[in-house]
Amino acid sequence: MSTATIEPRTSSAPEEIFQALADSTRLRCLALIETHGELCVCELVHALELSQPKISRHLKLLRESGLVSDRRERIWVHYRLADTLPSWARTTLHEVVAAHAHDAPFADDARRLAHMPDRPDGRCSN
Amino acid sequence: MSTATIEPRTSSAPEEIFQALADSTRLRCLALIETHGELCVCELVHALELSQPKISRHLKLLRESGLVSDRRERIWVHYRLADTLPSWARTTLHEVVAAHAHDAPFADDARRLAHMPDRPDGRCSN
DNA sequence: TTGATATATCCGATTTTCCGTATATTCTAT
DNA sequence: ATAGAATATACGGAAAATCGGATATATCAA
Repeated sequence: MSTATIEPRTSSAPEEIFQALADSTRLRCLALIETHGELCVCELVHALELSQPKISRHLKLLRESGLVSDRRERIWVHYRLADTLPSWARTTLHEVVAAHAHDAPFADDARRLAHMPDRPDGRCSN
Repeated sequence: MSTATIEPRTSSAPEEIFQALADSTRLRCLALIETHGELCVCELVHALELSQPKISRHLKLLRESGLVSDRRERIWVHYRLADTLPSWARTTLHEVVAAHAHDAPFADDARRLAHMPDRPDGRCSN
Protein backbone atom coordinates (compact mmCIF):
# COMPACT_ATOMS: atom_id res chain seq x y z
CA MET A 1 0.00 0.00 0.00
CA SER A 2 1.36 3.36 -1.01
CA THR A 3 1.72 6.04 1.58
CA ALA A 4 -0.19 8.24 -0.84
CA THR A 5 -3.38 6.39 0.08
CA ILE A 6 -3.26 7.40 3.74
CA GLU A 7 -6.25 9.51 4.61
CA PRO A 8 -5.21 13.13 5.22
CA ARG A 9 -6.67 15.07 8.10
CA THR A 10 -9.78 16.82 6.85
CA SER A 11 -9.46 19.79 9.19
CA SER A 12 -6.82 20.76 11.71
CA ALA A 13 -7.11 22.85 14.81
CA PRO A 14 -4.72 25.75 14.25
CA GLU A 15 -2.47 24.74 17.15
CA GLU A 16 -1.85 21.41 15.41
CA ILE A 17 -0.67 23.18 12.29
CA PHE A 18 1.59 25.40 14.40
CA GLN A 19 2.94 22.31 16.13
CA ALA A 20 3.87 20.91 12.73
CA LEU A 21 5.69 24.17 11.93
CA ALA A 22 7.47 24.23 15.28
CA ASP A 23 10.49 22.21 14.29
CA SER A 24 13.57 23.29 12.42
CA THR A 25 13.77 20.24 10.16
CA ARG A 26 10.13 20.45 9.15
CA LEU A 27 10.27 24.20 8.57
CA ARG A 28 13.35 23.82 6.38
CA CYS A 29 11.59 21.12 4.32
CA LEU A 30 8.49 23.26 3.96
CA ALA A 31 10.51 26.31 2.97
CA LEU A 32 12.10 24.41 0.09
CA ILE A 33 8.79 22.85 -0.92
CA GLU A 34 7.03 26.20 -0.81
CA THR A 35 9.66 27.72 -3.05
CA HIS A 36 10.02 24.86 -5.52
CA GLY A 37 6.47 23.54 -5.67
CA GLU A 38 7.37 19.87 -5.49
CA LEU A 39 10.43 18.02 -4.21
CA CYS A 40 11.29 14.40 -3.57
CA VAL A 41 12.81 12.98 -0.41
CA CYS A 42 16.31 12.60 -1.80
CA GLU A 43 16.40 16.27 -2.75
CA LEU A 44 15.46 17.26 0.79
CA VAL A 45 18.04 14.87 2.23
CA HIS A 46 20.71 16.39 0.03
CA ALA A 47 19.74 20.00 0.69
CA LEU A 48 19.39 19.71 4.46
CA GLU A 49 22.33 17.33 4.93
CA LEU A 50 20.34 15.19 7.32
CA SER A 51 19.77 11.44 7.45
CA GLN A 52 17.10 9.97 5.20
CA PRO A 53 15.17 8.33 8.08
CA LYS A 54 15.05 11.66 9.88
CA ILE A 55 13.67 13.47 6.84
CA SER A 56 11.14 10.70 6.19
CA ARG A 57 9.96 10.75 9.79
CA HIS A 58 9.32 14.49 9.66
CA LEU A 59 7.61 14.25 6.26
CA LYS A 60 5.29 11.63 7.70
CA LEU A 61 4.31 14.02 10.47
CA LEU A 62 3.74 16.82 7.94
CA ARG A 63 1.57 14.44 5.90
CA GLU A 64 -0.49 13.39 8.92
CA SER A 65 -0.92 17.02 9.94
CA GLY A 66 -2.37 17.84 6.52
CA LEU A 67 0.47 20.19 5.55
CA VAL A 68 1.78 18.25 2.57
CA SER A 69 0.63 15.56 0.17
CA ASP A 70 2.79 12.96 -1.52
CA ARG A 71 2.84 11.46 -4.98
CA ARG A 72 4.88 8.47 -6.03
CA GLU A 73 6.50 8.48 -9.46
CA ARG A 74 8.70 5.51 -10.20
CA ILE A 75 11.19 5.23 -7.39
CA TRP A 76 10.65 8.72 -6.08
CA VAL A 77 8.04 10.16 -3.76
CA HIS A 78 7.33 13.82 -4.40
CA TYR A 79 6.00 16.11 -1.71
CA ARG A 80 4.05 19.32 -2.22
CA LEU A 81 1.93 21.61 -0.08
CA ALA A 82 -1.49 20.02 0.46
CA ASP A 83 -4.36 21.38 -1.61
CA THR A 84 -6.45 21.37 1.55
CA LEU A 85 -4.04 23.63 3.41
CA PRO A 86 -6.06 26.51 4.92
CA SER A 87 -5.34 29.79 3.19
CA TRP A 88 -4.11 31.40 6.40
CA ALA A 89 -1.53 28.64 6.70
CA ARG A 90 -0.42 29.07 3.13
CA THR A 91 -0.05 32.80 3.69
CA THR A 92 1.91 32.19 6.87
CA LEU A 93 4.27 29.82 5.15
CA HIS A 94 4.79 32.22 2.26
CA GLU A 95 5.51 35.16 4.55
CA VAL A 96 7.85 33.37 6.91
CA VAL A 97 9.82 31.92 4.00
CA ALA A 98 10.11 35.36 2.41
CA ALA A 99 11.21 36.89 5.71
CA HIS A 100 13.94 34.32 6.31
CA ALA A 101 15.01 33.31 2.81
CA HIS A 102 18.41 34.94 3.24
CA ASP A 103 19.04 33.67 6.77
CA ALA A 104 20.67 30.46 7.94
CA PRO A 105 19.83 27.69 7.52
CA PHE A 106 17.34 28.42 4.75
CA ALA A 107 19.74 30.14 2.38
CA ASP A 108 22.25 27.30 2.61
CA ASP A 109 19.54 24.70 2.00
CA ALA A 110 18.44 26.50 -1.15
CA ARG A 111 22.02 26.79 -2.35
CA ARG A 112 22.77 23.09 -1.81
CA LEU A 113 19.58 22.11 -3.60
CA ALA A 114 20.46 24.31 -6.54
CA HIS A 115 23.84 22.62 -6.85
CA MET A 116 22.62 19.06 -6.36
CA PRO A 117 23.80 16.79 -9.20
CA ASP A 118 21.58 14.23 -10.92
CA ARG A 119 18.26 15.49 -9.65
CA PRO A 120 15.28 13.30 -10.56
CA ASP A 121 12.65 14.16 -13.14
CA GLY A 122 13.58 16.99 -15.42
CA ARG A 123 15.00 19.17 -12.67
CA CYS A 124 18.43 20.28 -13.72
CA SER A 125 21.06 22.08 -11.70
CA ASN A 126 22.41 24.36 -14.45
CA MET B 1 11.83 43.05 40.50
CA SER B 2 8.89 43.36 38.15
CA THR B 3 8.44 40.84 35.44
CA ALA B 4 8.17 43.79 33.09
CA THR B 5 11.93 44.32 33.42
CA ILE B 6 12.81 40.89 32.03
CA GLU B 7 14.76 41.26 28.81
CA PRO B 8 12.66 40.10 25.84
CA ARG B 9 14.24 37.98 23.14
CA THR B 10 15.71 40.29 20.52
CA SER B 11 15.14 37.92 17.62
CA SER B 12 13.45 34.56 17.43
CA ALA B 13 13.99 31.76 15.02
CA PRO B 14 10.63 31.22 13.34
CA GLU B 15 10.23 27.70 14.74
CA GLU B 16 10.41 29.16 18.25
CA ILE B 17 7.52 31.48 17.46
CA PHE B 18 5.56 28.57 16.02
CA GLN B 19 6.32 26.55 19.13
CA ALA B 20 4.81 29.33 21.20
CA LEU B 21 1.69 29.24 19.03
CA ALA B 22 1.45 25.45 19.18
CA ASP B 23 -0.65 25.22 22.32
CA SER B 24 -4.36 25.68 22.75
CA THR B 25 -4.14 27.76 25.94
CA ARG B 26 -1.57 30.12 24.49
CA LEU B 27 -3.41 30.48 21.19
CA ARG B 28 -6.65 31.29 23.00
CA CYS B 29 -4.89 33.95 25.08
CA LEU B 30 -3.28 35.44 21.99
CA ALA B 31 -6.57 35.47 20.11
CA LEU B 32 -8.22 37.54 22.85
CA ILE B 33 -5.20 39.82 23.15
CA GLU B 34 -5.04 40.32 19.40
CA THR B 35 -8.70 41.28 19.32
CA HIS B 36 -8.77 43.48 22.41
CA GLY B 37 -5.33 45.09 22.27
CA GLU B 38 -4.56 44.67 25.94
CA LEU B 39 -5.87 42.34 28.63
CA CYS B 40 -4.90 41.53 32.19
CA VAL B 41 -4.39 38.07 33.64
CA CYS B 42 -7.66 37.95 35.51
CA GLU B 43 -9.59 38.66 32.31
CA LEU B 44 -7.87 35.77 30.57
CA VAL B 45 -8.50 33.49 33.56
CA HIS B 46 -12.18 34.39 33.46
CA ALA B 47 -12.57 34.06 29.71
CA LEU B 48 -10.75 30.77 29.33
CA GLU B 49 -12.06 29.24 32.57
CA LEU B 50 -8.64 27.90 33.45
CA SER B 51 -6.59 28.13 36.64
CA GLN B 52 -4.63 31.30 37.27
CA PRO B 53 -1.25 29.50 37.61
CA LYS B 54 -1.83 27.78 34.32
CA ILE B 55 -2.56 31.05 32.54
CA SER B 56 0.42 32.76 34.18
CA ARG B 57 2.74 29.93 33.20
CA HIS B 58 1.70 30.19 29.56
CA LEU B 59 1.94 33.98 29.58
CA LYS B 60 5.48 33.67 30.90
CA LEU B 61 6.38 31.46 27.96
CA LEU B 62 4.78 33.92 25.53
CA ARG B 63 6.77 36.72 27.16
CA GLU B 64 10.05 34.82 26.93
CA SER B 65 9.32 33.93 23.31
CA GLY B 66 8.91 37.62 22.47
CA LEU B 67 5.23 37.28 21.55
CA VAL B 68 3.79 39.56 24.21
CA SER B 69 4.94 42.32 26.55
CA ASP B 70 3.56 43.09 29.97
CA ARG B 71 2.81 46.31 31.80
CA ARG B 72 1.94 46.56 35.47
CA GLU B 73 -0.71 49.05 36.53
CA ARG B 74 -1.68 48.99 40.19
CA ILE B 75 -2.50 45.41 41.03
CA TRP B 76 -2.99 44.29 37.47
CA VAL B 77 -0.53 43.15 34.84
CA HIS B 78 -1.68 43.89 31.31
CA TYR B 79 -0.48 41.88 28.36
CA ARG B 80 -0.34 43.02 24.75
CA LEU B 81 1.33 41.83 21.55
CA ALA B 82 5.01 42.75 21.63
CA ASP B 83 6.06 45.76 19.57
CA THR B 84 9.02 43.70 18.37
CA LEU B 85 6.81 40.96 16.97
CA PRO B 86 7.91 40.29 13.36
CA SER B 87 5.34 41.48 10.88
CA TRP B 88 4.87 38.00 9.44
CA ALA B 89 3.95 36.76 12.91
CA ARG B 90 1.49 39.59 13.42
CA THR B 91 -0.10 38.82 10.05
CA THR B 92 -0.28 35.13 10.93
CA LEU B 93 -1.96 35.85 14.22
CA HIS B 94 -4.45 38.20 12.61
CA GLU B 95 -5.35 35.72 9.89
CA VAL B 96 -5.70 32.68 12.11
CA VAL B 97 -7.86 34.61 14.56
CA ALA B 98 -10.08 35.84 11.75
CA ALA B 99 -10.36 32.35 10.31
CA HIS B 100 -11.41 30.80 13.63
CA ALA B 101 -13.21 33.61 15.43
CA HIS B 102 -16.54 31.81 15.17
CA ASP B 103 -15.23 28.36 16.11
CA ALA B 104 -14.87 26.75 19.50
CA PRO B 105 -13.19 27.55 21.78
CA PHE B 106 -12.45 31.05 20.55
CA ALA B 107 -16.04 32.22 20.20
CA ASP B 108 -16.88 31.08 23.73
CA ASP B 109 -13.81 32.79 25.16
CA ALA B 110 -14.82 36.07 23.52
CA ARG B 111 -18.37 35.75 24.80
CA ARG B 112 -17.31 35.05 28.38
CA LEU B 113 -14.90 38.00 28.30
CA ALA B 114 -17.64 40.28 27.02
CA HIS B 115 -19.91 39.28 29.90
CA MET B 116 -17.26 39.41 32.63
CA PRO B 117 -18.39 41.60 35.55
CA ASP B 118 -16.15 44.14 37.27
CA ARG B 119 -13.42 44.25 34.67
CA PRO B 120 -10.38 46.35 35.65
CA ASP B 121 -9.53 49.76 34.21
CA GLY B 122 -12.32 51.37 32.28
CA ARG B 123 -13.35 48.22 30.46
CA CYS B 124 -17.05 47.78 30.90
CA SER B 125 -19.20 44.81 30.01
CA ASN B 126 -22.30 46.73 28.81
C1' DT C 1 16.23 -13.75 -9.33
C1' DT C 2 19.53 -10.65 -7.77
C1' DG C 3 21.10 -6.21 -6.81
C1' DA C 4 20.75 -1.30 -6.34
C1' DT C 5 18.34 2.87 -5.21
C1' DA C 6 14.75 5.38 -2.84
C1' DT C 7 11.79 5.55 0.87
C1' DA C 8 9.35 4.13 5.17
C1' DT C 9 9.03 2.26 9.66
C1' DC C 10 10.55 0.23 14.08
C1' DC C 11 13.00 0.38 18.52
C1' DG C 12 14.75 2.09 22.79
C1' DA C 13 16.56 6.14 24.99
C1' DT C 14 16.69 10.96 25.97
C1' DT C 15 14.72 15.35 26.24
C1' DT C 16 11.02 18.54 26.35
C1' DT C 17 6.44 19.98 27.41
C1' DC C 18 2.51 20.22 30.14
C1' DC C 19 -0.08 19.74 34.24
C1' DG C 20 -1.99 20.25 39.23
C1' DT C 21 -1.00 21.86 43.52
C1' DA C 22 1.31 24.49 46.86
C1' DT C 23 3.56 28.59 47.90
C1' DA C 24 5.76 33.11 47.17
C1' DT C 25 5.54 37.92 45.69
C1' DT C 26 3.58 42.46 44.77
C1' DC C 27 0.58 45.99 45.51
C1' DT C 28 -3.37 48.32 47.87
C1' DA C 29 -6.48 49.53 51.43
C1' DT C 30 -7.51 49.77 56.24
C1' DA D 1 1.10 46.26 60.59
C1' DT D 2 -2.26 43.36 58.62
C1' DA D 3 -5.24 41.52 55.32
C1' DG D 4 -6.75 40.65 50.82
C1' DA D 5 -6.53 40.56 45.81
C1' DA D 6 -3.81 39.74 41.67
C1' DT D 7 -0.04 37.57 39.89
C1' DA D 8 4.20 34.66 39.64
C1' DT D 9 7.00 30.75 40.59
C1' DA D 10 8.58 26.17 42.51
C1' DC D 11 8.09 21.23 42.59
C1' DG D 12 7.36 16.58 41.05
C1' DG D 13 5.11 13.61 37.91
C1' DA D 14 2.94 12.25 33.39
C1' DA D 15 2.72 12.58 28.57
C1' DA D 16 4.63 13.74 24.19
C1' DA D 17 8.34 14.83 20.91
C1' DT D 18 12.66 13.81 19.06
C1' DC D 19 16.65 11.20 17.98
C1' DG D 20 20.15 7.67 16.03
C1' DG D 21 20.54 3.50 14.16
C1' DA D 22 18.74 -0.82 12.41
C1' DT D 23 15.63 -2.78 9.39
C1' DA D 24 11.72 -3.27 6.21
C1' DT D 25 9.41 -2.13 1.84
C1' DA D 26 8.97 -0.63 -2.98
C1' DT D 27 10.56 0.00 -7.59
C1' DC D 28 13.39 -0.83 -11.36
C1' DA D 29 17.18 -2.82 -14.12
C1' DA D 30 20.09 -6.53 -15.49
